[in-house]
Amino acid sequence: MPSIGPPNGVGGTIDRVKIATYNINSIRNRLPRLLEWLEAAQPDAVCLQELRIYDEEFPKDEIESAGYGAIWRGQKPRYNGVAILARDTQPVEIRRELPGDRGDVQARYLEAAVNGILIGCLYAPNGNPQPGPKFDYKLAWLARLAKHAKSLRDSDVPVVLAGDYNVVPTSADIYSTTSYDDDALVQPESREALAVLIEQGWTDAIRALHPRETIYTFWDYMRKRWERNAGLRIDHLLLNGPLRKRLVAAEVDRDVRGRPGASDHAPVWIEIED
DNA sequence: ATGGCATTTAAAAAATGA
Repeated sequence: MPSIGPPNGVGGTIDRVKIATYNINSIRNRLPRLLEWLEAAQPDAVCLQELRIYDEEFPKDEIESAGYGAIWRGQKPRYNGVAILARDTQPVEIRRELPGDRGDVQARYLEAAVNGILIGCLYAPNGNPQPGPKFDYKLAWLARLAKHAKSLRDSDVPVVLAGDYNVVPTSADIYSTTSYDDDALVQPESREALAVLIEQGWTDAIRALHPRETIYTFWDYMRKRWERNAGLRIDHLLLNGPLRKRLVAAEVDRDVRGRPGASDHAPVWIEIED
């Protein structure tokens, strides 16, 4: 089994692989920040969401110069958009859309193999306002994801489904507030849709290694929610059994959210060992 | 119930996001 990333030095060091997910909220505005973070964090694979570009606008050359191969899917107009980056290699694309709705033109799913790991990169619909057609679309999309996930779970290959699920799993995953009571992100139907997925046999990587810690991945730009640490945990990495066995770390790069001109999300990552 | 903020679209105010 080949390892990805740089050599590990001498003397029986175990290969570690780092996989991250990051809702970047416009790759055009955020490219310098992204490149800084790639350089500092050195992830082996990255799932990006909310590129907010046309297909032909992806900054392929800059990403390549940073040492990453990439596949991506943009959209016209510039909403949504997802990409998978892989250090020192080219992701092998498996699919560009979530099965189950041929009429769905939104760029919200990409799937690729990177050095023996199957990576699903997803950007679930926000679903606001609820109730309404956008919330219906969100629930239908998550149901399609669950159906597809079931087929992936049953493979012997290590699989990670990483991205912005736009679901706060429990009340422990949001600051103390009533502001989000009517929000699609915390509704019982949204939480149930995520729970269905987990119950299939997927592991929420952050919660597996930090069962009781307060951990957020998103802080709204408004009302000084970053400064107040009024956050939500909505970006998740779900692991199937073969990958769960190899999980050794799961963290949020919180500092990235505090930088000037940052996305409202922070990167989330896992490390796995052979 | 509204607005607070960032971004895109499009040329002022509206849509989208979470």
